[in-house]
Amino acid sequence: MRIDDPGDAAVPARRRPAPTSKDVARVAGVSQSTVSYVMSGKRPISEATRRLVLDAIAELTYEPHAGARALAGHRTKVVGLMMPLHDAESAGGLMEFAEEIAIQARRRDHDVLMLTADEGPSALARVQRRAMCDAVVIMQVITDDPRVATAREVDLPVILIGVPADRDGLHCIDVDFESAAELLVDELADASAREIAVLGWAQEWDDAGANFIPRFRASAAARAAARGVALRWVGAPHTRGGVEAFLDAVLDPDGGAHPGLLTVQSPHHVGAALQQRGLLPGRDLDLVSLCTDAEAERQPVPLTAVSTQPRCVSAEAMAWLFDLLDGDAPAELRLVPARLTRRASVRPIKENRP
Amino acid sequence: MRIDDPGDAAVPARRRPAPTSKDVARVAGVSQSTVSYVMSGKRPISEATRRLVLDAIAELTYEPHAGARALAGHRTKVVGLMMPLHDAESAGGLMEFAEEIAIQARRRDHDVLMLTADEGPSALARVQRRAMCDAVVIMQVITDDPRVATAREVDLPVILIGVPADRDGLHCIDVDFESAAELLVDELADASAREIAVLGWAQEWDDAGANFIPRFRASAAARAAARGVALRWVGAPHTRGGVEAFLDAVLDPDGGAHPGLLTVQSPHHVGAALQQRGLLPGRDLDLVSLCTDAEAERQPVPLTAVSTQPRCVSAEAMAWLFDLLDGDAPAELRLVPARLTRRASVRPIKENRP
DNA sequence: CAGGATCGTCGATACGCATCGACGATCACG
DNA sequence: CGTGATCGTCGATGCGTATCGACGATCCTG
Repeated sequence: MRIDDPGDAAVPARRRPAPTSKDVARVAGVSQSTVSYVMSGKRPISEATRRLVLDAIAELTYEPHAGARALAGHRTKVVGLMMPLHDAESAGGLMEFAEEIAIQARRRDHDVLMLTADEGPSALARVQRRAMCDAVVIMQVITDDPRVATAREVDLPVILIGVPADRDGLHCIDVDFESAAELLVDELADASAREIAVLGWAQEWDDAGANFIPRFRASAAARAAARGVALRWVGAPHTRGGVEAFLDAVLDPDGGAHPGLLTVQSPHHVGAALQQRGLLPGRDLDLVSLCTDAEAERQPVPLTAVSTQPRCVSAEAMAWLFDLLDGDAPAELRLVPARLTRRASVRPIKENRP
Repeated sequence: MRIDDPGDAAVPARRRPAPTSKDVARVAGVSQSTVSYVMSGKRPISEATRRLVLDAIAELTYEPHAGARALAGHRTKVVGLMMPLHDAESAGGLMEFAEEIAIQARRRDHDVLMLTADEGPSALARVQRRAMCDAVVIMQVITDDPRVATAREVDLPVILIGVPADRDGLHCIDVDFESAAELLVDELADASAREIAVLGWAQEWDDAGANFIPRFRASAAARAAARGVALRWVGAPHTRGGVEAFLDAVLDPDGGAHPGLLTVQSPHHVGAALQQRGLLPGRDLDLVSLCTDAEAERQPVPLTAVSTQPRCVSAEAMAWLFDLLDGDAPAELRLVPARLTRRASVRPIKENRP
């Protein structure tokens, strides 16, 4: 295993110190402060000088030292992202979410510092005192989230994904689960369902304090009532067994008129279990789901589904964050609309559809 | 929406500047440099003085300014993590992987900067020139990875997860897919299988350059030959349809002696498809899988499986990284052993088992 | 008890950038 | 042609920490 081979000619550029703004100034024949003003645009610079400096920057492939910039300029160009605790069920959406956060940050020449939820509220205090971030995004905030109190104390712009009990003075954003529920109930009601059976979230989620569950549930119930449809909510675990029990409980044993089915997670288990019973969504009954578009299209029968659009939430959260960073933005609750996409799992009804 | 309410008494601690090491020095009655030496331990300090300083630090809840430390000390206490492109299939393992990286970093008082693969090799050059990281971990490196050339040029310790074509002078770590294949083939052979059918990775993965596939495949073939077992490799997409086609092709239509089944992804599709045919792993045939432990246990019949142990790979990678940071560590390829866990999906055979 | 060695602490400096005040040059206008 | 005003650039300073050389105090040795 050969390392540090002195005869290796393939190591030309190593150990060469990175160029500084002073180097750029020397090459361009201007002062260091002029280089700084060219980069920040905070003072007028003549076109000729600007060109000289930009050429020098390109020639040296200069990039400002992040630490020096943070020290002198009081900003880091880094956004903290507090990830949720690992959870296999929702992993897909979370990755997409985080990736979009990073993409949006890079679009504005910022970076993302990854914070873990298990470090807890102290992570916020730490990154503030050490001046590591200009702002923080906290994912998957629950009703009684211990991180919220710290978020309020900390002298950093914070965006919360999710809705805590007391959101006074906080910037919260979430999917509009109320309208998502309405869209799903309407879709089944429009398909002439007189009864809707919902495979809700597992009890653990509810217990954990994920308040989008009661929001979704209340909205679905209200909409169903308004449409004159009976709604039956079953909170089963999203395992194969839980799904089987759900279907046993709600399907018509005579094979007659099945209720419209609405599942909020792992639709593939529902699809597989139905298939095993010889039932095909879109042919024998109606099935709608709350899931990502990718998930809906991965099913044997592509699902009519409402997507929570994780990338939209991320993008909106980051847009808001940068508004906060330059100037003020109101502390409020923003709900990102959910979007229904019709696919093949609901039987087409001509009437009632524009 | 009320913000910046001047009458709000709940904003006492805001806009108070963070304490500096000079503040600590004043409170402790020593000089600033003494504070620094207490924190770094790079010079002997008397127990009495150390106590004074530590008390002052605690009293002020002082934390060093990251930018200033980076500027003066030439290290950032930040590790870059280049995440793979979003991929729904493997999302579960990836989140666990990244989380463990963060945990290991925090254990050593470091943080993790999230870099995205779609920014590509330039991200490496950027974080180096800006001095944002002390080292970088690159996930999911493939055979002809464009990031590898940059990784070699860059003057930063780099750990690659995965094996590129030319790994001369590089620090690479990966799961030992060779021994994983052997464990799985052995398990089926020990259960008296005379024939093994493998549901391999989808073609796209192979095309993308994931070289663990040929490594796994060659090793499985060699072991099967050594054990006198016929091996049939089928590279089907891991959709429900792909799995059905796989089973149609390899199962004995007469319902007689089925081959031993080995799947390397999404075992739940295989389990569901088998169940639909009235076949139960561990009763009617033998099924083993390469997947995470969580996935294996989530199946209706808990699967005998080899786990790629993402947390072990992360932990080992980070241990190596910190060895690299203080002192040298050899540039080599490290393979993390895979671990077989016997569950219920293989029919027990007394003979040949210790 | 004198001598040097060791221990513990301090003051000064440098790190690379942003920002402020100052100042020469250019221009418009009377 | 003189006088402000504006424009463009420069020099100097400070951000908070790590580190180096220096130096008084203490210890051990002969």
